[in-house]
Amino acid sequence: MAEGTSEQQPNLGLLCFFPYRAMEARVMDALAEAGFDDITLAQSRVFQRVGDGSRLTDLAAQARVTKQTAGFLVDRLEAAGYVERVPDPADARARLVRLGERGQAVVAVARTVEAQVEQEWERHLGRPEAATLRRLLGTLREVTDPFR
Amino acid sequence: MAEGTSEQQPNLGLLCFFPYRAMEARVMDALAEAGFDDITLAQSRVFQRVGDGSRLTDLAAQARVTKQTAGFLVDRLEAAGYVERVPDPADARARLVRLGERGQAVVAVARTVEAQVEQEWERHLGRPEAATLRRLLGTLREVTDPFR
DNA sequence: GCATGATGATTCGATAATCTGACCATCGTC
DNA sequence: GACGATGGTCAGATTATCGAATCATCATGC
Repeated sequence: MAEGTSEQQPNLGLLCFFPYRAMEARVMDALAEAGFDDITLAQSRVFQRVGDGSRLTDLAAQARVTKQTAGFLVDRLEAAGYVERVPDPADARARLVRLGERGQAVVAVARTVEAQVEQEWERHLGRPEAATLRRLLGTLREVTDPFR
Repeated sequence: MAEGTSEQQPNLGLLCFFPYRAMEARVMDALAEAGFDDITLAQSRVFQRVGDGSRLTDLAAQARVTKQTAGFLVDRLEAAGYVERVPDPADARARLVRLGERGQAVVAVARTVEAQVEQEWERHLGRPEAATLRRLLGTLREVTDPFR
């Protein structure tokens, strides 16, 4: 897992880290700028995966943390109004996590920045190359994302 | 930053998350398997960047944590024998972090698994496609990695 | 040479995040 | 209806993380 200074070519996994982390940082900066400065990085990693109605277990699995940790983070997100929990009509055990009012505003900001950063990357790579990258990452996802 | 369930195409940053995290998980599993079960994920993220002699500040910047946090993690790594700190001959303020004996064994294991996973990915993508992916990620790194 | 700001690192204290283990309620199945 | 599986929570301990302050050394300008 270590890369010596003499290492010329990092492994593909690490190579993926740079864009991932760069995007994340850009979004977090934009959120702080927009006044959403109470959301933490760990919280955002769960929040990012909240859909129309997500189960805690799924959020945990996708964010690669335990369900206890995910529960802890959702508690915070809920207290801050970013998400809300509603009972799952299909399963009395479960509660569905969905966006709260404040959360929708966050998504709007995030989407904007994401599109902006993608444009920057596209300019750097070239349009067809960017499309290729997206396609290849999509293919790679098939064997690296256990969840869908 | 959020991806609804209806979202078909995640942004490029998130798309990079899957391989990154998958590789990380595979390496961590292999390390635990090999008896290095006391190294934590956070520690590994700093350890991974230790070269022949790395400054704490650089490690912190690359791992995207504060220098205090990096210092804390290096303390643990050092106590476990994974790294050691030596004075920097060129700067009396600094100490260089380098691999300890145990750390070299870890690197050996990590490298092996990394190569193995990369082969798997290459099989899935196809050899020329994998090369393209590597090239594009390398290009993207130019604008997403502030450190080299 | 020597002030002065910058840099590398550490200490301190507070808070956030994370895991294990245990537990409870509900679901599905047989 | 019993029984293993699943979704969540609670409790506790440990780890990670940050901000603020401090200290020593470096580098620059004079």
